[in-house]
Amino acid sequence: MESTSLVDAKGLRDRYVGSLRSDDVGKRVTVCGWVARVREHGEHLVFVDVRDYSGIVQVVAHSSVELRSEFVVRVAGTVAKRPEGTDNSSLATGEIELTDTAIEVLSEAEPSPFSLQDRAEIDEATRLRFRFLDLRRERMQQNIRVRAKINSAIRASMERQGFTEIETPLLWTPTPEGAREFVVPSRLHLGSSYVLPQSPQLAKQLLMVAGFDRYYQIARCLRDEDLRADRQFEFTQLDLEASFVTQRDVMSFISDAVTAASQAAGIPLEGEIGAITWKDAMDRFGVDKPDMRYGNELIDVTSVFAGTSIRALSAPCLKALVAPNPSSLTRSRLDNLVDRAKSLGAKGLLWLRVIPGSDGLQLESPVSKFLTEDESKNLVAATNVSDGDVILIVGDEWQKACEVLGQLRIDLGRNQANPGEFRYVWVIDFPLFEGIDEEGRLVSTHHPFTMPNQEDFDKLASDPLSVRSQSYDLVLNGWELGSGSIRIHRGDIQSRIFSLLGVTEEEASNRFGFLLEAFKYGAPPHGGFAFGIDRLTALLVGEENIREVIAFPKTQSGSDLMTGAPKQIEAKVWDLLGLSVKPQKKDLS
RNA sequence: GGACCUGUGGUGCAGCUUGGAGUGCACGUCGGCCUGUCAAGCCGAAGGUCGCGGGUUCAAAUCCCGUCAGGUCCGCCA
Repeated sequence: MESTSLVDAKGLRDRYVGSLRSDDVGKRVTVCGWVARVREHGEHLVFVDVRDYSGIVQVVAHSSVELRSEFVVRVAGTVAKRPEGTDNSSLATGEIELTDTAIEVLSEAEPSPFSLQDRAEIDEATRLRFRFLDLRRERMQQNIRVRAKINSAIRASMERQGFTEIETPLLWTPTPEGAREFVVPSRLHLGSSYVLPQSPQLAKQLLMVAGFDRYYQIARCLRDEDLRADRQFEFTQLDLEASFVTQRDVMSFISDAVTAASQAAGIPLEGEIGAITWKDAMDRFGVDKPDMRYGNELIDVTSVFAGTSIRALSAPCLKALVAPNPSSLTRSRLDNLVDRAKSLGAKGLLWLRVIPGSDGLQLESPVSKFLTEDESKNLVAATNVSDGDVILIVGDEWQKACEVLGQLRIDLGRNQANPGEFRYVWVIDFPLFEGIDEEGRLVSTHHPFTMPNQEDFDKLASDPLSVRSQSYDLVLNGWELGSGSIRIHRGDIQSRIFSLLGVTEEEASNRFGFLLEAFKYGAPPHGGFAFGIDRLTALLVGEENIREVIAFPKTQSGSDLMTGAPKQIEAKVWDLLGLSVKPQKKDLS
């Protein structure tokens, strides 16, 4: 276990076990902790490993002691050098042990439902049910402590850059747009509700109007959306906002914070964080959050098949990916890839395997007999493949083709990435609108308060989908850490955006009236950012799931297996809120 | 809302294709032996609703259907 800089032990003990060293030989000390392991050699010699917050020490006992793993003990003993040849180099305290010991059992423990040694992967449900034991394991102790260090480093970075920490309400007002909100019915206003904030977005903009200049908060955000490996109902963000700043400034604030956070986790960051435009990211990697640790970029082969008779290749855009591990792609795995592509929304996926032919390379594929010689030759040239390679092609609208193949690139390429490498990248120049909904209204990519790019202002009316915004995402190893933007601070621009989004003045004033009103009284130009600390921590400690860096997470179905939440509540509680619960479908049958 | 994977003594696994007595391995637990181990060792024992319900069959951990729980993903996450 990592040796922490320890405060002086107090109370029932005078030392943390992890701080004991050869220098202490001869001292009489008292320590407290849990029994990690007992090795009994008969009643005349018993070794007890005692573990506390700081580490493990070996305690030598000479009389039979009734101990089991996880008993809580207090041990008085003399620090002694271990006999010649019995040092344990894998233990920080491995040169010494406690002898002449008196062991007092402070708390007995039932046998643990699972091993607290890190050797075995324990069933997730069991871990979560006994989370208090799971958290005793070294890996979890490390994760949670690194998280604390990251938080601390982020705070220090923010303070250093002149930001003021301000808390914002958890009981907020509904803003029916974006993520589904957790609803908190009001007892004093029957029929009315607060919601838990999906982020402090509007609050922090009001703080800019209030003149705080630079605000930050390590803020809890809540979204009632389905959970994933990188998504929990509640998550923690570094949230910040600053006045009279440009996009560059905000990016530099955040760069400082994530650099500090990385260093706190023991990962040095070299150089500046690079940037890629959204369009480039989509075109080359097929995602707006590219994993920059490996190449294997998408290749545009639209022109190769410009005159093709193959229907699967008659599409506005053709994107190709050279599979990184072609020999593992058996026929059935290729079939799986086709299914995967379809589940991602593609009409199909075409694969072509490069095989040696009578004169040069040939392509083996379900469509090989329809391929012209020129097409084969040009495809091989465009993709720069050689014998044994497999080419995957998706044809569709540009964005769809990129997205589907981009996901396959991730599926196939994951093990190409070096797990010890950390590649941050900024993604900039997002489109202001991501598309048009069923009712013909434009949909914001980020949120409706995002400032359009100055250069694209005149295209707002003529070609709104081509308008870029002053927004930017931070990506680490293929995970979106967070996003931010320069906000609209002028009523006239905001009105234009609302009208493009199909939000009437009445709706706007219902939902965001307090913000729009505030903007009438002197709003500074401002912008900000927020990034997920759960995700950042998970990446920096090498975990693939944010549950591993959250003390008490929920399962994918939103249950807390330790407390049993969510639970049925008594009818009188609903009554007090003026509510009742409808019978469930399954109760009716 | 949908797809896929998993569910076998307290824990981790094997057994499942090809149905034939709850069969096996490792850890843990309990008892015994053991004076330098550190995943201690050796001997012995206990411990099971094969997630749950139904079906097929002479016979189901194994095949089929449903369901619950956990996980991964799609949708969703401004």
